Amino acid sequence: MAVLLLVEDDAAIRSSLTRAMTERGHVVHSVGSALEALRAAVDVGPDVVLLDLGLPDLDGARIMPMLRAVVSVPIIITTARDDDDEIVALLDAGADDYVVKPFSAKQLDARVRAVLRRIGEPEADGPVVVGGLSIDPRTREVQLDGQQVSLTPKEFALLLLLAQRAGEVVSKRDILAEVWRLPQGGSDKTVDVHVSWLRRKLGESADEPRYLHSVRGVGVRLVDPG
Amino acid sequence: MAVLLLVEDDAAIRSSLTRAMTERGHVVHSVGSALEALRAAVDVGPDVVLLDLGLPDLDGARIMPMLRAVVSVPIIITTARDDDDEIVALLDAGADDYVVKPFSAKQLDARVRAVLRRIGEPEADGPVVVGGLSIDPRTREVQLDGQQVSLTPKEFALLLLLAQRAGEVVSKRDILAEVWRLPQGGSDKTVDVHVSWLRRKLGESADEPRYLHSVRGVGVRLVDPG
DNA sequence: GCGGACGTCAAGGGAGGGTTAAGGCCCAGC
DNA sequence: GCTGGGCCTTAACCCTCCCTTGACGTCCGC
Repeated sequence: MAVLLLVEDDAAIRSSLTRAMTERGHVVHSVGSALEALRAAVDVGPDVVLLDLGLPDLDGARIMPMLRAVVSVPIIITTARDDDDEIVALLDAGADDYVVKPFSAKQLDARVRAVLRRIGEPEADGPVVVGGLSIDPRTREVQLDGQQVSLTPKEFALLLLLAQRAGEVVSKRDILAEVWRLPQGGSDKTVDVHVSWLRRKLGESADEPRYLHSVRGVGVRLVDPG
Repeated sequence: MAVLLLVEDDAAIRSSLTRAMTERGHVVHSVGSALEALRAAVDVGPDVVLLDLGLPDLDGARIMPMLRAVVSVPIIITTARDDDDEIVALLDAGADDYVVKPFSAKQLDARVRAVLRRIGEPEADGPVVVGGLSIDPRTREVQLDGQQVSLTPKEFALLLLLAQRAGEVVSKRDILAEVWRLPQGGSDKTVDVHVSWLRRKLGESADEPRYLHSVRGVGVRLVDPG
């Protein structure tokens, strides 16, 4: 399904992950050091890099920007430390996702697919338009029927996510994963509240929604009313 | 005169070149391997890289594109082989110049200065105009409604970056990467302070910005008020 | 009717931005 | 070599805004 570059110094983990991912249909190139990783990234041109943080020759946090610079490729961090601050810092520094060891092959595979899906999508940075709603990630402007709407960061991220998947029901689990992105995440309640605020700012009510339709037991769906 | 990164595995050559170049007014960082070179390129931010082709851990030809990708910096190849084809290939691959060993410090210095002079010039870009704001990279002059505004180097670089991406939200991360060029250094706070100073010099306030709009949680946006 | 899910409100705590000032570095001028 | 000024960074403070959480009401489905 995809070409993975696995960077992991522990040979046992490396081989078991290689096998597991291969079984799941990926092509896996595995290396054990940062230097090899850089070389392989250029030579192999992987679709995703799975990067272990505890490398012998160079700290993972250090190598990430280099990797990022050498090839434009999504990076999934694999780490043994479940340290919130560190993870947030890495995501800020440009990591696309992370998994905390020990993790299952299934989970890792899910992350890989999620990342691939995310970058496979338009991502053209152009404004997303749904009905009378226009959301521009570059300028961070939102317009409703030509009228400027001012949103908070979370509201904006939420609306953008829903708009990118317009017509589709997005589960609260997905929403929390994409918008909140924190290890323990928020609760469903938080999502509800933000949806409520969005509705107010979009001039609609939960009873008579124009764009934001709740789907009981599942999640939220942004609908083109036209 | 310039910050040089010397990549050379032979310790004797390394120390003699370091001394010679230092005497000629350069600041020299020297390393003996490709991996160190990548790290130092990011950390030090040299003006020129002097790259030996015969490195122990990674072929010089291999490391060049990586180096190129990590930092935008001219590279001068130093090689013992006087092989035309190889040299042509390297120049094609993006090397800026080369010297064949044995060479004199004087000769190397001349190459360094030539490369610096060459890349120091290009800034052929015309002024960037946004509303009543005009920023000229060539003359480093900034005018606001016809009035000259005097900026410090960082202020100028920041304003230019924002103007080049006028209308677009530029993240603090991007700003630090573009203006500060120090992958690990520099905090968001520093950006805030410079924005504050820019606002003052542009005669606007954070509450009622005319050009410089902060976007909470993301970064800054330079807007054409017209 | 009951439990669970959703909607809304309000409170509080926290994070981020604005601003000022202090300290360090570098260079120019003496 | 010394000194002064310009510039940048960082710390500290304040303030605003935003997010979270708990409470409570409502509606749906069983």
